[in-house]
Amino acid sequence: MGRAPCCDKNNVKRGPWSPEEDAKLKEFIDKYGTGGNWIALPQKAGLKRCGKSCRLRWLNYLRPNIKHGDFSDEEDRVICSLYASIGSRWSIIAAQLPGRTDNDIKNYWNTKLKKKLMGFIHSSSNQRIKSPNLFFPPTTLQTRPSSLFRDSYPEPIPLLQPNFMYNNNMNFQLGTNQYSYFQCQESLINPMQASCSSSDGSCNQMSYGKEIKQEEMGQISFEETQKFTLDNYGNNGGTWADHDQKQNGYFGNNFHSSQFQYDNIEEVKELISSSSNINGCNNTNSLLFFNDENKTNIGFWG
DNA sequence: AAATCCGGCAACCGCTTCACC
DNA sequence: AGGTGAAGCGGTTGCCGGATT
Repeated sequence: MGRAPCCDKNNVKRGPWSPEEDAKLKEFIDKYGTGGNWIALPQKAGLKRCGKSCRLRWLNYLRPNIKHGDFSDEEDRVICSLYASIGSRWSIIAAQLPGRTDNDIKNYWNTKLKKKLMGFIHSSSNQRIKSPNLFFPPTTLQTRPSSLFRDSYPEPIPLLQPNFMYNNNMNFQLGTNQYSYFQCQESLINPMQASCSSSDGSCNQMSYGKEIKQEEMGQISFEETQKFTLDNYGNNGGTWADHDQKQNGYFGNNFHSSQFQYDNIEEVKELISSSSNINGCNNTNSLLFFNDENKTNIGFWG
């Protein structure tokens, strides 16, 4: 025998709320509060609604200071960042965005934000695959100052920073924030497989799965590679040293660089490990995102 | 102009967590 | 400590309106 239903479903109204119902509920709560008992509230308020339904309507729509309408860039950033850290804990994310409800954020994520980000990724991936020139983008290619989250897909393509790579990572800019993303291959599921592949032991590159020699990297396609690397090597075919100088400040730089944003490789391994645990990095072609400025990973899709 | 498609969003469902007895 | 019921939460559904054919 299951739990008794919270209300008599045959005698409660369902579906969209009418303005009259909204007014009744609002007026009642304004006067008396919820009384800490949503189940009893509809009867007291003269509503033929389930208590749960009243609660949801109040929390998501009628409650004071609810924000409706477009999300700001800052809100986008918070959502992405928190989603990457804690996953779909919408109520926690909502707690960081005054006036936004968990339902609102969830809907926004599922219908807009995720698609925009995914569109961005796929566009940039396809472009790299289809256009070899993009492996050597002109240095004059400018980052557009517009926001990914305002621009419509596939508009963000030109946002791509010119500093990419042969080996599955890319820096890009959204608004004023700098991000990187990394392709996550099946071979890297187990973070214990992480290894340092540098010949001099400086560990300027972290690999997972099959080792790939530095000189081979130019031939590695986006799809083919069995390697996961956190290095930006490959920019304009420069040397590692050149690259370090050009790329300092980004996650994925030379691990022994003093400006590298993580103190040591263990931190990075741990980050990836935790990201994998949280997000279940068990698909090929998953993508891991990082906000380069505040050193947080902002997303994980796969 | 009508039919169909599609995206956005409000609301529901059912499981989990919490608080109280 | 265990049971019970309410609240909280996240996933899913289904309606509605705008866009497209």
